[in-house]
Amino acid sequence: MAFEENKVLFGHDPEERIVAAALEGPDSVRLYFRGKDGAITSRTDSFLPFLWADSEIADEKLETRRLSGDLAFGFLAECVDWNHFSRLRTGLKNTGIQHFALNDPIQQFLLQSGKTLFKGMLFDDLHRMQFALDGDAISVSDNHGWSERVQDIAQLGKIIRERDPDVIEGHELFRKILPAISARAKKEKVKLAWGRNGGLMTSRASRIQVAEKTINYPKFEIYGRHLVDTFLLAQFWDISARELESYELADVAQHFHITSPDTATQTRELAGLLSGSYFTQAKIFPYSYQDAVVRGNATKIDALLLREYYREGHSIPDLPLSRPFEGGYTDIFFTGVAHDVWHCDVASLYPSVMLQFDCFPFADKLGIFRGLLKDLRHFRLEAKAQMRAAATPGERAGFNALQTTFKILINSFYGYLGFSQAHFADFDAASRVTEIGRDLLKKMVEWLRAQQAQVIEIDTDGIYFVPSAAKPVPELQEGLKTILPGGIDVDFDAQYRAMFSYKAKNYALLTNEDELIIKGGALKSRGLEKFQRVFLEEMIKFLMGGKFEEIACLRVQYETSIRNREWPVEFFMKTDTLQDSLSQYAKKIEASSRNRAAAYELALKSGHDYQPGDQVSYYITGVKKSVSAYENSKLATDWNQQERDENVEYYAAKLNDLIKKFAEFVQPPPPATSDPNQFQLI
DNA sequence: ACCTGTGGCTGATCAC
DNA sequence: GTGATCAGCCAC
Repeated sequence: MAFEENKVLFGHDPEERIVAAALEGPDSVRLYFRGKDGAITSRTDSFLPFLWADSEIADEKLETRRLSGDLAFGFLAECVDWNHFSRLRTGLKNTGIQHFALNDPIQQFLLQSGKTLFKGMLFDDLHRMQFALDGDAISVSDNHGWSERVQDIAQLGKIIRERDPDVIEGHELFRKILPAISARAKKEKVKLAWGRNGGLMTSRASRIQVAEKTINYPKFEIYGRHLVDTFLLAQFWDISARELESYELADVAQHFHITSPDTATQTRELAGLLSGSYFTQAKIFPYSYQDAVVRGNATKIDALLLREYYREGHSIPDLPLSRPFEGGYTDIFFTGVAHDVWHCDVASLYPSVMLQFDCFPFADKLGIFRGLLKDLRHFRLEAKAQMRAAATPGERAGFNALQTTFKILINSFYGYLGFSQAHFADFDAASRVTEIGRDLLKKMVEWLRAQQAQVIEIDTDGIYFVPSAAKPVPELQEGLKTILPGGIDVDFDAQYRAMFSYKAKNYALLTNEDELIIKGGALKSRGLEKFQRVFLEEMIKFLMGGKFEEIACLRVQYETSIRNREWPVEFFMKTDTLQDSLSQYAKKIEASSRNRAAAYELALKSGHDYQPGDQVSYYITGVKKSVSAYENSKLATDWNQQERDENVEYYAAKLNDLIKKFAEFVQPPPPATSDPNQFQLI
């Protein structure tokens, strides 16, 4: 594949078909290869751990090199082995010498050697095995169509040794499956010697960032293999999609139309759908496949820059001082229902601004950031073209994974500039990017208004507006080109029958195919009870259609259902995700640094072992309209259909509050104007 | 041990 | 009651 020839992106060592790298001795790494015939071979490479320092280090065994350029870390110290490296790091603590080192030996080895995993391989070349808990047994399958139900933990070890998977997948692999298996192994006194070197599976506390959530989990590792949790993959996928009701296997499988009855095979199909981009990322970044999944994008971009600076023998900067900076421009000019609404947006605004206006890291003396961003944009277009031209579904999937990966990377470059843990972060550059972005959007809004278009709302890179009859969209398209700088392209990408504009970042769109798209926390948040979400959806449809009297009927219907206790608990329960651990929560309450919350109080009371990231569904009890939720709630799992105790006054009041919020939009339209040219939104 | 950014809305709680 | 604060979720 031609893309892999880009050394900055894929690393300068083209060695193919590496499926795993693992620390073998203190100064060696074992590489495992999966040959084209499917057989596993291996080899030992020498490995000399290293760190960057800001001055010369006096150490007899150390090879220290002066690096070029005048950035903060101008010395590279090469140790004789990992023990030496560890001693050196500890020893440096009480000296005045500042240093920076990568904690993981495999990342060091890959960065140093320019090797990456999986080059020259297709996703299907990997041998992937799946685990699922199934009562007392463990359901196991692999991507060669094999499956078995295993009762005995020792038998599991035998299967792993015989079938020798590169990857083990599972849904809640880290937090549920492997802890359960470990506990049983301990009880049955079976050693989990699942490593390719016969080593034991290890685990240590770790955490992972999923958008605004931080999930604590035990990070398990197996020598020479990779562990992939589809529970995490589902959450990563949902950061941008926001379509999943819950992250449980059954729900996620249903969403992706996975029909297989067996949970191990469901996991296999799910992993197949969600891990393609990470497989591709493992060819690019100096990380194991397992780590390519769990590490963040900005961190991975940092690794690319460091790899190149290492290779060029150039000094690297210290982490910059972080500071806040302004973001995108958001505004709303009209609320209510509008018809014939258009949307236009600047094609990949921030990457375009960075390239067009030279917003690059000050410290990046080698211009790696700029080169990567430029190449990635070009590559993405290529990959999309090749995807369209692909002859087989397998090829198409490969190019799709590639172009998706490029897109994810491109979109992370701006975030990198404002990431305080990135060596080449540059807050002034990040601030310039958003400022130019805001100015461009303001200019577009002004110009559209000058063409008598009615601008409804804008957010960062896109504008919703209603064109005037005098200046139809093709003319706007042409005109905008003349006022915008080169390299800044605007797509008029969609037209809608109607739009209900509510508040900034909160609106609904009716497509020409009569599909309703709802955006924004106020209108569709998971924090809303289902009956509120459904009511809102129905109400918005009536609002858009001007059927105001129907809304009153809807209200009566809903209130009747509440008072007659007709709904199942799922309709009015609330689901919260625990962010803190229960002990952290208790500590914060003790210190009065946060308020009590029903989800945590119920989790505590249940006595179950709730973890951050776990979801808690509950409903409100009691008889009075105003009750504190944390003192008047029950877990949905404790719901008793025969002895219903939901607080009907509370839910009826919620419904009425909802109606009040939208009352101003529920009214007959004003009389039509006599001037046919005058624009009319409502 | 881990971490891409800012802007905006809402509900729950709590101090006043 | 009211306003401030926090937590959670969402848009881009």
